[in-house]
Amino acid sequence: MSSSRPRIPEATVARLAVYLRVLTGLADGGRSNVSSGELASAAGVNPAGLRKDLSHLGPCGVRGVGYEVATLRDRIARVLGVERSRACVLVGIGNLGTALAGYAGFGSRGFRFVGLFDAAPARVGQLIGGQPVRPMAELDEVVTATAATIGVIATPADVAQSVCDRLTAAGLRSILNFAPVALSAPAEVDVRQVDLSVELQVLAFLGQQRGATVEVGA
Amino acid sequence: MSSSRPRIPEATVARLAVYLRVLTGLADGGRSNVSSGELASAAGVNPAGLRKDLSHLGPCGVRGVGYEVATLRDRIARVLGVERSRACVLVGIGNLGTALAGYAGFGSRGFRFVGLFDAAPARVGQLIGGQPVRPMAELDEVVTATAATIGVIATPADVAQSVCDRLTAAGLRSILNFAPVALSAPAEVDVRQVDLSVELQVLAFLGQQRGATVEVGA
DNA sequence: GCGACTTTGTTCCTGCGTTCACAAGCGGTT
DNA sequence: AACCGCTTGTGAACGCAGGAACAAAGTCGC
Repeated sequence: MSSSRPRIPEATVARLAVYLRVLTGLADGGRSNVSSGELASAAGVNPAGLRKDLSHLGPCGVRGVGYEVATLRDRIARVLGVERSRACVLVGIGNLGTALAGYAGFGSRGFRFVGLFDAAPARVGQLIGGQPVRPMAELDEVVTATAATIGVIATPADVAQSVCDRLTAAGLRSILNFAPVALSAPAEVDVRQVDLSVELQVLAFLGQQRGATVEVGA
Repeated sequence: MSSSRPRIPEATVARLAVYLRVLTGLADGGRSNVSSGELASAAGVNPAGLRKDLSHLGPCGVRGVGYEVATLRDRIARVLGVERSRACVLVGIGNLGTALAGYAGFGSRGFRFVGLFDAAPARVGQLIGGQPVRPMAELDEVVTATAATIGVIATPADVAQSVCDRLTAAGLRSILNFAPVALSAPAEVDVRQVDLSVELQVLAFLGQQRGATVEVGA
């Protein structure tokens, strides 16, 4: 049953996804072998940390030689579950939603959008990447028909919570939220938050702090 | 000179941005007072952690009462540097770039895009949010004219590094990269990486791990 | 066949982030 | 004016992630 996989830290999982991307690029370029140092610099991490990350999936390199690109790629892909294609639904086909629906990076990583939804009647019926935008009323139907497990929210903030409620009611267990609000959901539902403006604000703060020591004010 | 601000942890800065957003919403809703518990649940964090975050900017609450919404909002805004409007340039006006350029959340947080750039001649001249897309040749000119300090990369991965080089050469010190590649830049340049597909992959892994214990394979 | 070099896998350690728990302080009430 | 309840702010402990150094192992050269 549960084999030699106690648990992989979340931070490691995020980096494994990066390694997988780099390895895929190397394999397409014809490379058959990599060292941890080279792979680490391509991924932007520390070589020792990379080896520690890889150690979570058991020994998969050859000492004195390095890692076989194709083997390691398949190994990581299997652990991350990229092999099985995952059905996702996307709610909110605005600028960001359209960008997400058309982002090629998802398709090549085992994710396929099986339903694009929007509440605005004007958007319903539009074709995005060859797929029609559906009305929210069809949500449950599509989720059950396609066995989708992941929902992506790209709506305005004020409707995100109600969309989240509908997604959980439809049976989805994983939700990725791009709306700038904290969502409340049942404990068995994983909610991950991505706030684009927060990243920009952290960057601005670091720049301001390094650029000049400003006084905190009276 | 350096007043009572030794340094604020990066994780705290990211959360301060979230608190600022929540507080702005509360102020618009007419609220004048909040407790740490309420603010924490609205932001999706632990109350004690919130208070510790706030302690980095000195005492700013009243014991037994809570925090004054407007005062705390202004305090955080000043620390994060939201008061001064920051000029940003955006390179790569594809689906994602268009979404970023039109995202209202940036403007209300002190960020304004002063230049939209794309290498494709077909895109140059298009109006995005009332602003024309410019050719890459005008990059240095716009950066120096507007004193922009932040660059956002939303290009395909294969040109991201060269765009990064041009941005640093133009004098930008902070770069936010949405392209799925690790960028190399001089040490004095802050580079932050946002990979949308990584978030989705972590979510899928967590769901797979919890949903069923899958064997690691032979 | 043996030695030395290269590279992985692991272990230790340091530092940070998070959480819990308590003391201090302020407002309201009697 | 004094007491009581509520909330903040801070101190300490726990757990985790990151980095560096070391040992194991396999290959190449002689």
